[in-house]
Amino acid sequence: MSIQERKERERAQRHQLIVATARELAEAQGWEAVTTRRLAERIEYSQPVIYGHFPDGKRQIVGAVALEGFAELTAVLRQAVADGPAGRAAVAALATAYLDFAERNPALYDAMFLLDTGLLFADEQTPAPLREGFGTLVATLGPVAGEADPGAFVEVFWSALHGLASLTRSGRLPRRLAAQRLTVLVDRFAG
Amino acid sequence: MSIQERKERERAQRHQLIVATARELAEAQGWEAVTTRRLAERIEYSQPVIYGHFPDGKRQIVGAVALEGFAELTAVLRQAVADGPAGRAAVAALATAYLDFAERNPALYDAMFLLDTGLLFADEQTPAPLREGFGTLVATLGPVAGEADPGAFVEVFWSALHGLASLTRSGRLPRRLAAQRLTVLVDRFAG
DNA sequence: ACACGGATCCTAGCACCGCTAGACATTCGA
DNA sequence: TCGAATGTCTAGCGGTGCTAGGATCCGTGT
Repeated sequence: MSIQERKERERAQRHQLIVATARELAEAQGWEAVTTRRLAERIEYSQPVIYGHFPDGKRQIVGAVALEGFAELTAVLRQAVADGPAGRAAVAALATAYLDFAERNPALYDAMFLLDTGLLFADEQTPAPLREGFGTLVATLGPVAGEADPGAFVEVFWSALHGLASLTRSGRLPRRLAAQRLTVLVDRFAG
Repeated sequence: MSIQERKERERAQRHQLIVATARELAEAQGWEAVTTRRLAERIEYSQPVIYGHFPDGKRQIVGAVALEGFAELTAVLRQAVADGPAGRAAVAALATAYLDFAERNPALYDAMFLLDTGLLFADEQTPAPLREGFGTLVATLGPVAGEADPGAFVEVFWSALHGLASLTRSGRLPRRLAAQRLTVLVDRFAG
């Protein structure tokens, strides 16, 4: 029994090691630098070991990193509205927290919202960390939505945030005017 | 002289053939299927010929396709506001046209706004087709912006559209509620 | 008409990618 | 102690972007 347990523990550790290594590598050199070969070298195992943990390969690894990201983003958003702001203040707090998160964890953000992970959104099988993040937004922004359907309202707000984050990150929006854009965004969604 | 000209004409034709083939291939099988080998086979030349036209490789080809896209999107947007709608009608017309364009030309849209093309936005050297598209938005939406800076207003509006388009396309937003989201968006930016 | 020279194009190959079959070792249970 | 099962590695497949260097064609000047 105990031997079995030890093995499972070791296996879980290695699993986590792969995810952490992939994340570090992605954050340091971008996702295109995260190859199974490099990953294998870093964790000091051969390539097939990685496929023992992630049969679907790279895509699944990205998904595992993304899942960590959703948990962290949810925590960040909750923290941002922990003291219960309402109306305009709530919108501003969430927007700032979201964009800060994207700016500070670019590779993580890409895994969550840009890359193909096979993760399902707004579905029966959507993982819990993902649900909770969206739930936090809905709970906080519901009162701001007015007559609009809270779900649709939050989706549009999130889309705007994602648009700002991703276009800024890819150099398509100049960072220079980020503050003005934030003001416009908050005005639009808090009004 | 004439021989020189004929050669240049042929070269230009082949250049365009590469771009068109890349676009077709991307639209049919996605950008990951656009490889220099497949491209070479389709145009019935060897790989190095492609590099003769696009020294920077795939990235530059994607950029050329994207440029076509900006011209087409600009035309679509102008068409959408050709009869001079104002206020809410203008916002709705632009949003609908933009999202339709993204939905109908997914690979093209990716080239323009998702993939790495090396194209510069909001810069001295930004290509004309790109400027004009943004210009159309600014010209139409300026009056709607109210007190806000028209540039920032348009950037946020565009971000929201891009967020909706890209999250929908990657399966992160359910298509089911697209109409509701459009309503919310227009309400927010036309109010 | 012909040989030359430069432009043009292709063959072949590099290093790397994701992924996997099959050999090998190691460890467990009988 | 021995067979089986588990675990890991080596080696390799077909693919990628990209390029060096040789062959070939074609316009040009004699």
